[in-house]
Amino acid sequence: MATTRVPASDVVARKLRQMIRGGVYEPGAQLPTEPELSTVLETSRATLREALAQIADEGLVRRIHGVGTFVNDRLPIRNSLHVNFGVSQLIASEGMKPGTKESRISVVEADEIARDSLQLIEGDEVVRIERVRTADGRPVVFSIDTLPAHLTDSASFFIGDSIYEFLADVAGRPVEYGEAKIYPATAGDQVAASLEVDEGALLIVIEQVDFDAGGRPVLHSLEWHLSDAFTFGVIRRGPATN
Amino acid sequence: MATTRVPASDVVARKLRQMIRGGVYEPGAQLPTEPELSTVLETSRATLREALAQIADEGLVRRIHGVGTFVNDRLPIRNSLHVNFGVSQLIASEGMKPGTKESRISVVEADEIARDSLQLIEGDEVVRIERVRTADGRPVVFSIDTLPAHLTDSASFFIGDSIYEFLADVAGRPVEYGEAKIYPATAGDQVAASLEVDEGALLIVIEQVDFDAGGRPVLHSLEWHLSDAFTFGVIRRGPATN
DNA sequence: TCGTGTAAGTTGTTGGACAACAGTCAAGAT
DNA sequence: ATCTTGACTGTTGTCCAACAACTTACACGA
Repeated sequence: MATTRVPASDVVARKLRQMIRGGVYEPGAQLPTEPELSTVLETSRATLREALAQIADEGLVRRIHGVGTFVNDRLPIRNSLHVNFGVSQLIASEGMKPGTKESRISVVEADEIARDSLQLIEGDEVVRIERVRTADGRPVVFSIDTLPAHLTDSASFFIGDSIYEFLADVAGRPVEYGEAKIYPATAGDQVAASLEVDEGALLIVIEQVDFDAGGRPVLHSLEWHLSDAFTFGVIRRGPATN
Repeated sequence: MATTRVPASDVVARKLRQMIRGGVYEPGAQLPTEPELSTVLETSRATLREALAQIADEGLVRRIHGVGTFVNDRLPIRNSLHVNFGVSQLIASEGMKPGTKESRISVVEADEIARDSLQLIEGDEVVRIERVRTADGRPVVFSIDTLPAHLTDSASFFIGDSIYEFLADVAGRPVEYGEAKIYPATAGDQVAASLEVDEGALLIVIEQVDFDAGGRPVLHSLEWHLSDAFTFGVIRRGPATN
């Protein structure tokens, strides 16, 4: 049942990312021509072009009409916000060991924020997960994840390390994309205590709603990140001159 | 000379954005089929598909294999970071009137940060522009823009309201994309004075390097935003399960 | 020496065809 | 009566082949 259908263009894009990140094509080098690449990757030129459009959008390569496709000299930062990674992945990408220090799961009635972002009505219940995430043992992120209770079989609403994996494998509602808001904050008493920092410490907050393939919201997340733990970046296209 | 070549797929994507934002297709509605749309927009199906991929990436529409393409119920936030807008555009998009309060232009020797991000060598000069941007008269952003002096004809290094326009029209090096880092901060004495807030006020900092079509850096920007002035968001694709 | 046209190589665009997929509905089996 | 199965329809995904637009390099001629 879990026939994870994957578009061919995504598969090709992934191959290309691996090849470039892996150094098969050095920064600044020119990629083979599209007809060549399509035969090498065993796909059609149209599909290859979709994949190239993807990784060009991510800033990995640069395409010049009539000239060729080139690997960018400066490969884009890794923690680019337009990729929807979880906290564990984020920590691991920095070469540190992710862990969870405190973890509290409760089933409560949805408050207004949850109802609004998850499209629930008054009285609906949600599963609420509060966690302190650590990197090499040091607390770096305090997070509150909220998901509709009806997604979790009441018998097994235990959720492993990754909520994304839970949604995909158990709930059958894999996350397709997320919409995030980013703003600064200072640590209040509760967050300060959880992260073992002074009150007033600088934080960056990511508030995010994740949607499934049907465009229905399945997860609301609030993450307080220690400002000195990670740097977030993003590739910005344009400027759009319209 | 200024033959701004624009890929057909971008033109089509712009048309589609306007139609959707303009309400031609309501949220949740199904778009016409790709063959139909391609005839309506007077383009090929392949080009249309590239445009659809773009606006699907931006979260405007959702495509389902074998079913159709639908306008998302909740149109994405406007100030999405993956679009490279300037401060003026940002303020205007919030329905406020952008202005500039202080403006200091100087030509100085590039410091280490500028040399590093703009790929200059010791002794190279840069044009440095410090500005306080206002929204309806209220100071909201303090910015420092740095660009290589050799881009500006020494005679006319005056720069109008928009550095992006200057780079495109005068310098002939239009910005193609930018790479931004985002982090929180509190106002030091200088920034606090410029923005007319208390020291220690919460700010969000966007540090960005813009590149031209050749992948060469042309502009380094540091922007201190009052945290309560704007909200930044971004569409996040995935999760990438690789 | 300088400009100009020509050729080669590459990405962008087009048209047509078929494959894969989701939903609907009727026919058949239980 | 209910459920399963299969065919059918409409849509997006993939493929193929060809031509157009663009950039660069180079030979040619003034």
